[in-house]
Parts: sequence; structure tokens; C-alpha cells
Amino acid sequence: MRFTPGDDFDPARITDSGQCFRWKMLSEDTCRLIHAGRCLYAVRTGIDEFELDCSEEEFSSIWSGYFDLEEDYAAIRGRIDPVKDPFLAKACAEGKGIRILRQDPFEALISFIISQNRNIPAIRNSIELLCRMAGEERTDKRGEPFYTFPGPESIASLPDERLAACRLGYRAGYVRAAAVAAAKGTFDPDALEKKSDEEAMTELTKLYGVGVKVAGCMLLFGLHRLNAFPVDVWIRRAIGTEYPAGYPMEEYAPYNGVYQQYMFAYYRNGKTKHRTCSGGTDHV
DNA sequence: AGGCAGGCTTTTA
DNA sequence: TAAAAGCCTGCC
Repeated sequence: MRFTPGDDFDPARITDSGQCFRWKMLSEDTCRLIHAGRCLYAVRTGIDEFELDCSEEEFSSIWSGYFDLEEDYAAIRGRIDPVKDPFLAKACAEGKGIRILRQDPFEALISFIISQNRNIPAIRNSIELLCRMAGEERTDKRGEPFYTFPGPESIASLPDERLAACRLGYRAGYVRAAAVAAAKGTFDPDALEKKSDEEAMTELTKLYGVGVKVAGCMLLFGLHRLNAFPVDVWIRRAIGTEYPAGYPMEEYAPYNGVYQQYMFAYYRNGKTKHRTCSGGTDHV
């Protein structure tokens, strides 16, 4: 079907944003993404036009919600005054097209446990291995195989050597613990939907291997708490450099998480480009 | 009690 | 070789 999202939908930027790890740009125009046991191809056919290989029914029941199309990201970006906060205004402008996806809570939790102390290509690799190891093989509409994200039981029952083969390193025990807790029902990722940000944070950080940063990512990307503000090494640097007097958290509520995402993408890309061009780095 | 150093698997640049 | 969407443990 034909999809005309408006300005704020850019598969390349979302793929590169670090919030999801199962999107892939196959070419400049074609994006392949996996969610909810399905695989979708989004092919750009114009400035604001895509061809999606799904029906209208599937789009409205699955993808529309996943893409968070109800939210007005242009309005969220528009709240930033370019005179008062030129840095964030620039980050927002550069990140136009990024949305905060409504990911599956369990998948988001496991993904961000895996993410700790690693860069994005390495995270993608481990998640893909985990899906091949414990997920279900299916065929997309182009006849290519893909693997669903495994449920708690599948990961919980995976033999140690198979889990280790996902190259999780010391995180294997963390992934196992979360999967076992979810499989046994002592921890219910879906039940967090009803809890407050603070309650969800408290419950998440009780899990072995889940600290404030990973729990923050789970809140923002798995529970869609748009004000959750996970602080990683990039955000720490960005805030230290751009906001020496402090970041105006209250002023930007309740969308701090969205701004965090724009800042993350902008600062990380900017630094990466700068390094490869100039070769010079500023050590801390 | 609460803060801090060291260690941890593996990949990436 | 250092750094990477960090967290746990042990020491003070």
C-alpha cells in the first residue's frame, strides 16, 4: 500500500538512531524492518511517499501504532526556541524524521541489556544471532527468511553454549536472568505499562544486570515514556559540553526522552564525522 | 551508609 | 589499543 506519512518519518534516520536494532537499509530507498513477528519493506517512492508491502488492515492494526503516528513530532521539535537553545534546535532539525517507536517491552528490555558497553554494530550482531538461535524462522513477502524476536520461554530454555554463541559475553547471564524471570512470571514486562515511571524504574533496576541507564532505555523505547531520559556516554558528553550550567529538564518535560533521542543521534553522528575527517579528537 | 575502582566479553574503529 | 546506548562486586 501507499504511505504518505508527512515530514516526520525517515527510515534511514530511524535505522541509525540506536533505538531499534532490527531495521536495515538495503539500499538508499529500501528499508527492511522486523517487528511483532512480521517483516515489512518500506520503499521510498517520493519526497513524502512510501510503498509498504502490507495491506491497509495490517498497517492500521500493526504498523501505524508501532510508528507512533498519532504523535506530532513536528510540534515536539517546535517547542524548542532556536535563540534560547540553538544546540537542541539544531539537533532537532537534523533529527527530523526520527520517531520514538512503540516497541515490544520484552524485546526492548533484552535489546538494551545486550547494548551495555558496546557499540551499535556489535549490538545488532548479537540480537540477530539471538533471533536466529531462539526465534522462529519465517518468510517475508519477497521470499527471504527472517527470524522473530524470541519470547521469554525460548531464551530461558536456550542451552548455555547456544546463548554464549550469540557473543553476549558477560551479559549472557543478565539476558538469561531477565528471560527466566519473565518466563516464570516473577517479572512481567507488559504489566509495567500500568505503572508510573518511578515504579517501573524501581522494578526494572531490581533485575540482575539492569541499572538506571538500561531501565531508562526500557522506559523510553519499550514503555513509550516520552519523558524518560537515559544518560549514556554520548549524552553525558553532550550535556557536559553544551549545557555547562545544567540541562533544563523541567522546561522540556514531558518530552525529554524525545529530545534525548535527537541529541544522541546528532552528537554521535557529528562526532563520528568529525573524527573521520579531521582525525583530531578531544580526550576527556 | 554510600561512593569509587576494577573487572568483565567481544567488537569496532 | 582504546572505546563502546553499563553493571556488579568489593573495598573504604
